[in-house]
Amino acid sequence: MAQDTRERLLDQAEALFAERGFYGVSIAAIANELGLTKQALLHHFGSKEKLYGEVLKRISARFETLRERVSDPDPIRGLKAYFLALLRKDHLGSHATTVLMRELLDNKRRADTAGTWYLKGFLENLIAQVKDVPLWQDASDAEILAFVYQILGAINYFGISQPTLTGIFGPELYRRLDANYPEQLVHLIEAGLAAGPPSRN
Amino acid sequence: MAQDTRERLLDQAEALFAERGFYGVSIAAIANELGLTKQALLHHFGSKEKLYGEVLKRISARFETLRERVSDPDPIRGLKAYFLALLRKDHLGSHATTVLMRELLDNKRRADTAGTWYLKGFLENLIAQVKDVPLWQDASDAEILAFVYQILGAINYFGISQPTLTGIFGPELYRRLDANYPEQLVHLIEAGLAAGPPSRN
DNA sequence: GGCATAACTTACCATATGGTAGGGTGTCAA
DNA sequence: TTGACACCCTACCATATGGTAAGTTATGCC
Repeated sequence: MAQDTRERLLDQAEALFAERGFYGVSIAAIANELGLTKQALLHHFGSKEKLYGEVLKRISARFETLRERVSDPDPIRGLKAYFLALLRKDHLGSHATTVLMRELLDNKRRADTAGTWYLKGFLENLIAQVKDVPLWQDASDAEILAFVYQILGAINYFGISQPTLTGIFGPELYRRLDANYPEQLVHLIEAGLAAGPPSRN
Repeated sequence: MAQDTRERLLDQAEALFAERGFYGVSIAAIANELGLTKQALLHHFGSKEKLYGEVLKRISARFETLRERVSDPDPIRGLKAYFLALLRKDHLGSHATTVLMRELLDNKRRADTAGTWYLKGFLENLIAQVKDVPLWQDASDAEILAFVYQILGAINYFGISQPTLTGIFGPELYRRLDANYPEQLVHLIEAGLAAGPPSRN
């Protein structure tokens, strides 16, 4: 039961941090959502910052399990599966993308204090996987990272834009867009991989 | 001079909203940066929300001037120039990307109140421009929007990741990455455009 | 000169916030 | 039975926040 409350607090914190950001949520709001007082939360996590840190740690752990689950001898198929899993947010939880995006925006200030880079292993793994693609074997790390980052951007930027896109173009177009996005993402990955690094031209 | 303070307040607000987000900045902090009290700011803008709204409005105005400045009879050249200008943040100011990214994350809640979609004209213009590319003439709006959004994601996600990327890979690799990114972005745009919409396969 | 108005200021306030201190209750091992 | 500890609560506090009220000073127009 104890472990249970802790986990439920983390779930709630993750959802609210995603929705409102670190400064937009009070620890009281998180605890109240479970019928607890903020002191219960402080008992479990010590401080708001530490709670936030644990939320990030839990997310990065999910990236690890994702990496283990999605593996393929064929690098191109592996990459596509990997990226698609990110897009669909399986294994990551529906709020992970948003929390990480906010962290990207905020960690400039927190950088000194936090020091931990939750995406490091994840990115290094992606780079290694691209290196296994024949056409990309001679590409520099910077080139590979740029390509990986382009795809990640295409995934995550879309992931946070649902409210805006429905607001602008209406729910119907968004529905079609959302339905087609995975296919079109694969399309772009294939085109990008097939084109090879710019240094080959 | 009056207009001057107003403008300087907007500049400062834009920078701080970008750095810390709406809830991370107090109006007092913004005003103090110019040696003023928060009441001076409230005098000019009425409320924090209104100030934020004016910051967004100013940014979206810069998108308009960008659209006018970067125009090309050849749609592909025009698109590349457009996207590159976004990447380099010319005409937009160095904090526009970040503010808009935060707005994407936050406007889910603010959507009801705000109601204005600052990126609408901008996105519609991009769609129209892609439609001028022969290979894409028969593509659906959803397909075109998806492609445009992929590129925008590749641009903006990278734009907010400098602290994280330098933290993970060191300043040297980031320097190379940053130097190569424009070229590689064009590379991806060309590959994506040349591949055509997925419906053609 | 008189006077409205812009451009600020100091005072003040209700509320929210993260965190401390200390108490109560249940569980479990010695 | 007793002591330790996990778990959670009420009470409290210093600080920060957005905003109101009312005053001051400068400017520019009649």
